[in-house]
Amino acid sequence: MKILIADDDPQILRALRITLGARGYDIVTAEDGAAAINAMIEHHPDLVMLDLGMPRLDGQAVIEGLRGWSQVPILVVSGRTGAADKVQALDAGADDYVTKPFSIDELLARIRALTRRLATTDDEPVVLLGAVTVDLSAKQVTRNAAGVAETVRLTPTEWLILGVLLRNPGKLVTRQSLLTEVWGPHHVGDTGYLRLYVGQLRKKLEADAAHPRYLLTEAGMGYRFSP
Amino acid sequence: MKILIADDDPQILRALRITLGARGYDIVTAEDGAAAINAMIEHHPDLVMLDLGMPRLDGQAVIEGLRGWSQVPILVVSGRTGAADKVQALDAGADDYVTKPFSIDELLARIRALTRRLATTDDEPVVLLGAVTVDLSAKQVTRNAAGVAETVRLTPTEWLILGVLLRNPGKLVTRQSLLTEVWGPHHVGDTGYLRLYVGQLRKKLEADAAHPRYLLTEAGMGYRFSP
DNA sequence: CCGGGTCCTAACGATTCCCTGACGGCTGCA
DNA sequence: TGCAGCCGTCAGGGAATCGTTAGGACCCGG
Repeated sequence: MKILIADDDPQILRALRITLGARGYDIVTAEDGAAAINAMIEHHPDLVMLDLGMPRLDGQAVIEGLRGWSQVPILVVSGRTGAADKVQALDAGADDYVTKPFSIDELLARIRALTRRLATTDDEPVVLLGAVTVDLSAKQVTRNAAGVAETVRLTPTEWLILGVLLRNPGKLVTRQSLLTEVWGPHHVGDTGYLRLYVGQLRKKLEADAAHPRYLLTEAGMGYRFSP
Repeated sequence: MKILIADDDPQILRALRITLGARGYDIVTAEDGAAAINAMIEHHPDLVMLDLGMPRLDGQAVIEGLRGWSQVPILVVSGRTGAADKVQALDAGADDYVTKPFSIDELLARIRALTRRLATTDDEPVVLLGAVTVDLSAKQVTRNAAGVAETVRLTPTEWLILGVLLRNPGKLVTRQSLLTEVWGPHHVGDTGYLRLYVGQLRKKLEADAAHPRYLLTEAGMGYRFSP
């Protein structure tokens, strides 16, 4: 479980990194709003903790920016206690709002509450593609060739693409949504690398990469995982 | 949007019913834990607001009971401000925790935040055309021929035309409106390709393309989807 | 400094899609 | 009967998209 913490106070960042790290979370930090957006694109965390008063890009703007292309749970941690601030942040797309100073136990409980739905609704532990089994949560692929189990290695980008496709079985996934979910919102036209990675995935997963059975392409629209 | 409010204080119940009712929510109330469970079974609300200190069945027990069989969002509204209480409720399955006294604006914002995810599930209907099923949101067409499901592929332009027709069941769709919705507003008069694509759609969807049953043509006017 | 791995760019045939033009069938009317 | 619209179909060329290969930029652990 990866958490992105964005706060302009290095002390708070350090304390949270230690506290949450001890609970088994992977921690990524950012010291301003722009860095938070970049970290989001780079690390794809499962949850974002945001301070509101940050330089370069205000927390409020970060929420609005993220919500344009990501559904990641957002937990605002702010010193502003006014109802108007809370309403503004929540309506912009934040999922919860905690005021400083906060109880660390309560914060942890709210993190668990926010991530619980992902953990339970995203329970697609293992997907079968013919002789290949894909375990999304364990990030492991094994191919069963002639009775011999053999592990296949995927790169991080390949995992991201495969994850989006496998989480929408049977549904068409637009090139555009694939690009924004993997590379962030600032990719409009160029599709060169997407074709490349899909080709590599087919080489690793399909029995016959030239005639794919599971990772289908819909010309002019996008790709589809056919279970 | 239906909300179940469980609180043992009739005054609070009345105030919340009026306030939330004015915002357009349907309100169901319960004055103790057991009644809350019963109301949940009877009314299937979209959100539950729970007080912790209730007679007959404590709010904590209600959360645990509900979570055994329902994923409904639970918002705890309690006078207990201790971190231990919050942790206990959140870990039992509550999604948010607000302490009394609360700002009504903040409460409303948190309700919107909790119900937002449900609302964004796009539900474009699945349309049945005899042995062919069309899923507009998944962009998928399957033909059920002699018990064997077979997928039919449509091109982007075919999807656009079919979408316009299927979203207006029974209604006549003018050639002109079809042209503008698919090719933009700068197409007047020319209808050659429209006939072509409708013909291809019939070939892929109709049992007998020469005598269409669903994609009907109105001479001189346009086309009509007859469900 | 050097390999290994990942990410991305650039270019090429090959495939698919879109649109044009032409032809034949049907209906209504002079 | 001939003619004029309108509709459905077929074939083909141009354009966009797709799959693939090759190679450079970058990071990182020997």
